[in-house]
Amino acid sequence: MVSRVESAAATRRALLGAAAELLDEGGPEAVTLREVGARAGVSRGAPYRHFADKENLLIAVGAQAWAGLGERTGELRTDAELPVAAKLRGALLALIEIGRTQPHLYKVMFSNPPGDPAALARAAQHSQTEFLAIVAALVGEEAARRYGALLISSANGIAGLEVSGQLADEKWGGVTAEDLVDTLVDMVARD
Amino acid sequence: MVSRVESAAATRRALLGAAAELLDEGGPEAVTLREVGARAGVSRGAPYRHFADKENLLIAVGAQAWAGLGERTGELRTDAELPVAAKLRGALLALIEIGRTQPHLYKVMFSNPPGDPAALARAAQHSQTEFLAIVAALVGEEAARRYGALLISSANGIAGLEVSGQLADEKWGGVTAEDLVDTLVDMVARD
DNA sequence: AGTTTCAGATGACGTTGTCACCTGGATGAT
DNA sequence: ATCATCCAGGTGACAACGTCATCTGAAACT
Repeated sequence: MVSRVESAAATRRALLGAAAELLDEGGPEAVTLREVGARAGVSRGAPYRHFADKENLLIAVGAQAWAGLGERTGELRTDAELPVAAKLRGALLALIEIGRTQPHLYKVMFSNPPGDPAALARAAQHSQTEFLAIVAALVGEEAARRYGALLISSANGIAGLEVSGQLADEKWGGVTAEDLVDTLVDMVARD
Repeated sequence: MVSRVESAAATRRALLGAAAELLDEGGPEAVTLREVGARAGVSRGAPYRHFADKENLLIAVGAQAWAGLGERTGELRTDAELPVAAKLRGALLALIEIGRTQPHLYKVMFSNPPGDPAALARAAQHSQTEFLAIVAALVGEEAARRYGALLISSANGIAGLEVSGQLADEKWGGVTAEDLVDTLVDMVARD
């Protein structure tokens, strides 16, 4: 019934889930391999059968999040009912939503771990390609090449400011992340 | 010759410098209180006379960086020789430059430590007020309120993408941080 | 001169990441 | 069916780390 590879894969999933949970609750510091093992119902050394070390475990969590975001962005792109500008808005807000609801996960997604600095950039590949396709559908291939990086950067920055709580400052006059995204979409769509 | 408060202040500076150095070399993980003490010529427990814990030591390093950036931004703002658009460009690039040359420090500047999540937002206050003044000089008070947060966010995002090495991807067509800043300044100045 | 204050040193403790080694059951070959 | 192999998992151990309690000595104050 439960072959060896199946149970191993299940453990791996449980470890990933436990790590994601702990990351959410208390940040990377709270992700101890002992507690990850405990929550997955295995011992403290077991994670090493599935991940090289703690760093790679967190990378896997981040990669999983990027995969999910890529899927969501792809759904937006292929949604026939949605105006293109709304797709762009939705894609930007999807990223920001992660920053808002899961700040620790968000930071992991944009971290560059010492052992493999480009690991998460690779995991982000698919998601960002989908995003670029949406931008291209709105402003054309040419302009997309100019604005794509800027849009991703800006969305990243908006989320980053919100994650670090700096958007709430009255200095900005009570502006919300949604406002900034709308301004951004307008600026680009106007071209 | 050396009063007690003087030598204490000197030790504090030495600790801060050592911490900044270690942060630069190997990220927050590499900043061990033992090594900080050693490089400052004191023992492993001495830092606790000047900082409540490791978290507060890193906060102090980040706050110092924000203060430096605030000073640079203020110099730009009051430079009579410089066109306003160039001031804005310079201010944005100053932030990005930190991300490029000192990625670990950059991340600390935008982190929100569990113990005092708003600590670095407070430290950023002065720098961002100076920045906002430059934006206001370019597009007026009214528009500055609309674009200020967006510009900071975007600069932050550009730096963030570069820090995580994601800007180098050929997907973006070899765009540089400077290109993105120029596009941004043009978009805003056009209004 | 005596008292207080405080930077710094040191010993100790619990926690953590990690490794070496061991175990037992599933898998595959004969 | 028997046996050797593989490998997920468990356990003991170790070094490094953050942190605290305690001690020391010299400067500062009365």
